[in-house]
Amino acid sequence: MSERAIEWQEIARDGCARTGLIRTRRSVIETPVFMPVGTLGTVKGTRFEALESPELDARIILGNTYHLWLRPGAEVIRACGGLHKFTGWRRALLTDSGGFQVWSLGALRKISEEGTEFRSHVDGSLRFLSPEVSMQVQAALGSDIVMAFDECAPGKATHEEARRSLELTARWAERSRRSFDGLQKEGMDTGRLSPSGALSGGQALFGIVQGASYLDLRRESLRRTVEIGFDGYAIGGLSVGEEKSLMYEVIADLAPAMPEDRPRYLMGVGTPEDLLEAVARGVDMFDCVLPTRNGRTGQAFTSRGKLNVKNARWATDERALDEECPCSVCQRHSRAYLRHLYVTGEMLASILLTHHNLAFFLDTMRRVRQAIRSGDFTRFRREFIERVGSGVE
RNA sequence: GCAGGGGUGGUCGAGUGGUUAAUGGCACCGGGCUGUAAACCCGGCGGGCUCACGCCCUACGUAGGUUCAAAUCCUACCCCCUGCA
Repeated sequence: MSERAIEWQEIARDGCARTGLIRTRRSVIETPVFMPVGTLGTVKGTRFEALESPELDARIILGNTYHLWLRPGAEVIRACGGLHKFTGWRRALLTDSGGFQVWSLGALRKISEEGTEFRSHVDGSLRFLSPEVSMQVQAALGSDIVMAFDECAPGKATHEEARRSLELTARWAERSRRSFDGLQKEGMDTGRLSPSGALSGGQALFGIVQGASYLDLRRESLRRTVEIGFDGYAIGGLSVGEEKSLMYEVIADLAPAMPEDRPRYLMGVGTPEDLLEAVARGVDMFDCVLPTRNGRTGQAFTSRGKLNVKNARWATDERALDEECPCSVCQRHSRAYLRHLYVTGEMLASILLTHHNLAFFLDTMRRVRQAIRSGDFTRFRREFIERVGSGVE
């Protein structure tokens, strides 16, 4: 195929950190980018209008194959014209393959060569997810970026376990690739657009590197994944229980070794500090539930670190969550009010905290891109980490 | 006035002679959350001392009493609720 589903273009570089553009069939994404997680076709606690507003300006969000496959089901979404049409989200969508659920559903699943047998967490029914099924579901969803179906090993996996897992992931990657290509050819992608410029209008497929915390296995996994050939490459299986220093070490070793002409995506990470550390090591894309989940559960991310909105000490505090944050929540509401909303169980608490957290994450990435462009990233990173570590108060 | 029921820790409410500082729920306080089984989960919650094992004090309306031992039994008193006058 001469036409590509997405295009990656580097704009500037500062050390290993790089800023650039990903052109997808639906939007142009400036990187490094943070992608809010919208598992079930909604970024919990927020509206698309807010995500699209200049204040947040999220260019791409996630959806999850496993969850949408259980409910409402791939055929419902296909019948509704794909996930974009179904939800009304018009910008880019990346769908996770269900691979992560292979790990996170622990006791509810059984892995075999063929795929993974899940006990549905919704109704207990037995479901079987494989590379082929995952690709079929993701074609029905019509996301712009499809993830290969992988197996994520636990952070403390032994070398032997990690090797077994990586090899299974590699075989699943080949099957994902083959199945994906077949579905593209058959026109099963509900999100297809007509070719435009250099873009094919089809879905992009990303491969996932595994190998736990073992650098030799990571390198091998990368080599085998690149051999198969993907539109982008992801680092999976981090932040799953391993030491943070180990995570940074793996990224430092792996990211610069990943193909330069493709986006590099660190899956499921992370805290604001994690994002900067990973950008510094050459990563372009991130997703994480932290801003939305922690927002819903009473924790704000600020330029001075985490702030627990529930704490009694804010009961009469008139200051904004983050006094330096330009977001609409910080411009209008006090810690005292937000605490009151949270403590009384008002849904607005979750909505406002989610908004602020997303604003903080997305704005941080904007500033990261700016810093890289101006060759100032090293200083930006040092000062950011210092301030975040200084503590709220 | 008579008859019956009842007064338990911030609150509601278990417990009716012996590991009971007293089950639970709520409230309150604190912590956690990293490709979302999560608007969720965990912990603390009479006071004092100790790094800690632990020790001491004060508590089941009030005051007495019985008993080795009482929130639990007895007596008196105070208060609340229901019914009858």
